[in-house]
Amino acid sequence: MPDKRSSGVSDRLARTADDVFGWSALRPGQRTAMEAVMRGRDTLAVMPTGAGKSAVYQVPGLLLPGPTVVVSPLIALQRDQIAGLLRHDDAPDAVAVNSAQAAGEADAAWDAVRHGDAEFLFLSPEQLAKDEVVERLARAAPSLFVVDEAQCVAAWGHDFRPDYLRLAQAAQRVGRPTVLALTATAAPPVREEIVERLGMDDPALVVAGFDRPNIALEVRRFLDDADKRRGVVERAAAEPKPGIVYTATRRDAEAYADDLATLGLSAAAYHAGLAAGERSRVHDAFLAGETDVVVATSAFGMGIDKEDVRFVLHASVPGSLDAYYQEIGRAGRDGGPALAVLHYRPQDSGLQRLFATRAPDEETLGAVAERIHERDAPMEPDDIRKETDLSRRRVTAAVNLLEQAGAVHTEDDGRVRAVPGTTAQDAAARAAEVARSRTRLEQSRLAMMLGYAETTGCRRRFLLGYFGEPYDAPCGACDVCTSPSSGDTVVEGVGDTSDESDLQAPAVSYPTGMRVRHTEWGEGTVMSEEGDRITVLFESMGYRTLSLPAIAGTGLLTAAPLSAAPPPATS
DNA sequence: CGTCCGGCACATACGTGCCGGACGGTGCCGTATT
Repeated sequence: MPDKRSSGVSDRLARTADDVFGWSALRPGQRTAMEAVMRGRDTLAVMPTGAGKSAVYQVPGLLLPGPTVVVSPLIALQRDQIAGLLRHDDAPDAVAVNSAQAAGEADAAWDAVRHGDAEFLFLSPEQLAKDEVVERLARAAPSLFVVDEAQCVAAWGHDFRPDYLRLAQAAQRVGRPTVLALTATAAPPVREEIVERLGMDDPALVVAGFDRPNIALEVRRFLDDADKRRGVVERAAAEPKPGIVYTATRRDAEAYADDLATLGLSAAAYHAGLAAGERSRVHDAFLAGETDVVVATSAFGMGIDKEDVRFVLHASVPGSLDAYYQEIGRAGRDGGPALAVLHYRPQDSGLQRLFATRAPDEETLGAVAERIHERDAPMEPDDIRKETDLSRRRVTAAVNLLEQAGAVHTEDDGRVRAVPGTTAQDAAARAAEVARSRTRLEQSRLAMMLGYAETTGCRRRFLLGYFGEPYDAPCGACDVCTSPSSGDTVVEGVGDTSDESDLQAPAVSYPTGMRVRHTEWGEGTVMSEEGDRITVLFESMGYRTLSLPAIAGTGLLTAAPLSAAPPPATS
């Protein structure tokens, strides 16, 4: 029940949004999230792009007393956000601190923050790994700690950019302001991981609907590589433009772009191996409507602010449905008809399987643990790097795993010490087990991606089920629902898709969201149901699909008491 | 895990095929060199 004070807050938010930014109305999700932040409550907002995610921190940031720090993964994204803020004459100044700045620029930015001239400070997670940055920020006493594109915590924190896993510590060190995490795409386990890794305290969860009904979904299955390539090129040529084609490798991005250009299309490749100038040229030409098709690796994505993308084709499977949904979500933001086609070849998942399987080896973990354990006093991460001759990234990744295994602890000043009673050898073994558990989860996420590609049911239902949103098929806008032989798809070659069970559905049902316990795999949550199969996310095993007739009457799967989902086992 | 590419054998076609090793994605940052 709204009391006087909260409606007062609501009025102030609405007035500020209108006066400063010219937004005459706030959407329900925006307002709910802003009000939670104003009350000082940690908040996770999962809202599709275009739903005004940035406003959720911009308006409260203005009303709360101290500066707002915004953690953002790309410097280019930080620039876009700052430019967006500066477009509003009445909005306060916004600055960034990063390695791309000229000498003196960072000092000017810090001065602006210290004197209250700049309300918003944009930083990468790597900046927050530096003592100097943390100390300066602590002195500025920020009131709000925003993590934008928060899916990066789960997607990148474990290997690629391990400083993402150290943000909770950074927030603590700067005075533990209210933490606000923002993302467009996050399945329930990803949400849980964001909350846990960012150390969020009893967070408010604001989730806007995931469905994008104007995006038609389609999967085309291939066995032969040449057939698939022809299919991708022909489709990209035939569909209304503009569009994006995603490939798994840089080489493929170049190859498909060449093929399309040969057909006379205006197409360009985009990947991280290109020179910076070429990258921004391709990006700008696409936004300006001068390039019809960009063929890209996953490097092309965040920060693409284009409404009228008509198709997103995938020439290979991505590693997870999270990544897939993020990428196809770039189509049809204007609400007009849009198309997402996955060109699926089972062999292509090999590369993703490789990506999912790589983790720090026990030797590396052992070397780092030994350095930490042989000392009595806490140790600077930089000294570990020097003594082990490992890169900063690998040291951070190893420390993260050792910390998750409960064998080392990071002090408030950023130094690392051994947890009493643990040995280096034991620590390495336990950290390796944490890494293996992580690998199992990654592999099960890939399995869900392949499940989408192979499903004989409504694809939208499968996709939304993965994101925890029940949906009544048929959707009428996926290849399964619109196929004349709907529900009776014949798949050539590989895979056992025959369903010989004529048995009636078993008496026990497992609705989406139900907590269950498996005798072998422990507790989990039912993520989706499809025909006589259900998919369960087990805390220790990741996603598993179970056949209801097979488990009926066995007692393998039982209802589990509702409880706060525990963090992944670390012992 | 799957694909590509160079090297080599075989063999006499200037080509084919097999084998083994390398490689595959995402961005910060800081340091060395022009």
